[in-house]
Amino acid sequence: MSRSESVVYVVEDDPSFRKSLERLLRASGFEAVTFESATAFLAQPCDRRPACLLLDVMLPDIDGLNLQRELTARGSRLPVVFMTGHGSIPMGVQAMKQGAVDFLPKPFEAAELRKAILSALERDAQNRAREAQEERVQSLVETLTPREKEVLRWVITGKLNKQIAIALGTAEKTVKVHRGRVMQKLGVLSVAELVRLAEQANIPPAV
Amino acid sequence: MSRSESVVYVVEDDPSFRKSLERLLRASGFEAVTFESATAFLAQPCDRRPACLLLDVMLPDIDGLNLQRELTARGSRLPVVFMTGHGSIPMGVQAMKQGAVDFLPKPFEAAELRKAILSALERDAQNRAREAQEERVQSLVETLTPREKEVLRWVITGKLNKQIAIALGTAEKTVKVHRGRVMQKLGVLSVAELVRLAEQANIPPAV
DNA sequence: CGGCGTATTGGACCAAGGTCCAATAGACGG
DNA sequence: CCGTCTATTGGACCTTGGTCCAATACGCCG
Repeated sequence: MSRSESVVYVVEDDPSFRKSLERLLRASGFEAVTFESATAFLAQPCDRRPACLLLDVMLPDIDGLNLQRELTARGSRLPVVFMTGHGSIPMGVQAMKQGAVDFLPKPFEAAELRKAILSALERDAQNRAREAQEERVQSLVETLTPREKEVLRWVITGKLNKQIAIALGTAEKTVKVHRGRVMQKLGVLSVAELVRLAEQANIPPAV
Repeated sequence: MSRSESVVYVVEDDPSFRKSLERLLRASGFEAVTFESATAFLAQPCDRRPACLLLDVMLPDIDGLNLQRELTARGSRLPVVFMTGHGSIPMGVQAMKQGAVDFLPKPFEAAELRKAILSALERDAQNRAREAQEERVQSLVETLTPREKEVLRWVITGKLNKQIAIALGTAEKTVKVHRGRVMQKLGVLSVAELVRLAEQANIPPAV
């Protein structure tokens, strides 16, 4: 669906195969950006468009599976489709265990590749939607003062203002004010909404 | 950890290999129950002990991958470890896509098998823990009358009693009573807890 | 030093949540 | 037809939640 705005990063050391991949992808309507090595790809600043990674397992510098691990370690959720000329079953299985979208032994059909890429882009779109929502909430929460965040955590735990006041060593009155400000800043009208919102931002309940 | 109470179901048509698997598993401390065909396994009533399935891909009646799909379709979450003598990369990848824990080409090391089985049992334990919790909550919710469930859905949506009363075409007073009974029956003291509980039972917010 | 933001609290006051006691009405099984 | 369960409501009453106006105290920045 979002083919027109999506990028497919390709990391493949064989120049001729890389070229043909690029042609194939473009013919399928994808935008392709190619790299000849893992380090070249890693040097690339990650942009914010929907994307996925088409990755050769056998690379001159870093092994494809290790590159995937490295990306994961760096916090990237970029979906990966592997290709390989000399793969094995354990290698494919390992790739899938690490979260790959697909693992294609060469040679593969253009249709297979297209399907895998679409699936990867679809996964990326979902990841991005989820992360965008998380960040929206996170940035809202960041507008809270430390004290307000503290009150928030107790409120979503289900404590009464009175109990929160005791826990914070302050007056119930004060808690009410903070609580009111939290609701206002986060734009919710009920504790129920507050709880859902907090869950999206991974805010744990207090004690 | 729970080796002593766990069962490993084995579906393998080759009698000699089945025997040796059985010996190997028992030697590793697992309880093994073997079957020579997929249908034989499916005829087996599923019991409630922690378990996993060690499955040969090539079977006389039903293909291993299809058996896995069949199990999924039946709502079973039994983790599967595949074995195969004549597998391919796409086959292994497909198995993993379907949720297999591992996919072992024969011959494999005893240690590999043990690792895969442990991992599968671990996954099963987590599944069971989650499902048990879900069922606990579900059975609690089932003690609610239809009207009370309705009120519950509105409450976890964050509506005021007044609004709920209008939505249900009844008096605010009535809503209060139902709401109180819901809290009491579900054993929670706050709306926040109620929201969390409802989420565990997959109760969607109203409208 | 003089604002500015944060945390804190008081008083008044209203709205919403929650409980106890009591009672009516319809449905359903025995 | 009776008893039980469910849904419904009234009234009285208390607790919580939430807001408005106002005020104090502390630390930081220019």
